[in-house]
Amino acid sequence: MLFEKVLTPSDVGRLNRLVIPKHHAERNFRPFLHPEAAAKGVLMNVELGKGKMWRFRYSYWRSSQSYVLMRGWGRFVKEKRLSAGDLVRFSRSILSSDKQLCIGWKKIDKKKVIGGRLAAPADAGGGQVVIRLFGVDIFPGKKITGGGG
Amino acid sequence: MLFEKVLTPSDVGRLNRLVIPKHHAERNFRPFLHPEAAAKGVLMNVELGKGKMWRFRYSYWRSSQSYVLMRGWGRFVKEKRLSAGDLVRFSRSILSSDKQLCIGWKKIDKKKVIGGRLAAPADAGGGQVVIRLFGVDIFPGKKITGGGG
DNA sequence: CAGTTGACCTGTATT
DNA sequence: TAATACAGGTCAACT
Repeated sequence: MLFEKVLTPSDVGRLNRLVIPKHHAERNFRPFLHPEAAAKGVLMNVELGKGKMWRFRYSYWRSSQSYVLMRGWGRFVKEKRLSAGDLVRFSRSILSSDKQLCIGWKKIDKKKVIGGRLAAPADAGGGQVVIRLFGVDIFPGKKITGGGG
Repeated sequence: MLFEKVLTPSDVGRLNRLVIPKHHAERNFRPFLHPEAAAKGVLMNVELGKGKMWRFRYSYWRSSQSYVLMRGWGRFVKEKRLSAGDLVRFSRSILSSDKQLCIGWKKIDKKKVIGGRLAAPADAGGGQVVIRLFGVDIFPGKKITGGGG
């Protein structure tokens, strides 16, 4: 497991984007925003067991200093019926030798949340798919010096 | 003096933007939205007597066909404690040889407004600062063709 | 042309 | 108290 996030209303709303907490992004997703990686794309595969591919555009917003998943995220939220309070978890696949990046989701039954804590393990559905991130920006403070890379 | 505007509730509210009346914008601010000017920035200086720089993003909204000051405006309103009915005035500095663009503000004491007219000259504070506008859009109907000018 | 996407912005909570 | 993170927002280009 790399990290997980409790989805905010904005993460599942009409903005169609997921904010990746900065420290998690910089610890775990650093390679995906290197210029070279951004140009090629990084990881690609299909949904485990179902054959559906998921791709997300991963980007950095200079103005708000934040990392986000954009394109593809809204469709994911819709298909998985995610809502505020649900969980997403990023991890490396243990099933494949190349440790593909995965995203897992878990519906949280809000009726079971008591005093900010879950009264029972979430069991309202969930799953995990291998994903592809492709970056389109570089890390802040780094200059694009031209071609090379 | 170029022109002045009585601030509306929207100009000082949460929208953080000042609508520049179109005829004033096109008469006085035309250069700031030329592509060339937009790339370089146009005017820059510091607040007279205090050393603080003010910059505003100047833009044209196609959807509403209006010219607006955006980024920076909210902070200006807050710092100067402007409210609806107060005045802002745009002018060219007479103190500098390069005729820098200035914005002045004047608090209007609403208690002195009688029947829509001021009962006395505004005296509740005010001032003037040199500002920088930088455009990020071009005039409607003009295409950016690349380099040129 | 309406919905989606991309890029930009800001107030507020937190540090 | 100054700086930062980010939830929530905007407009515009693209589809």
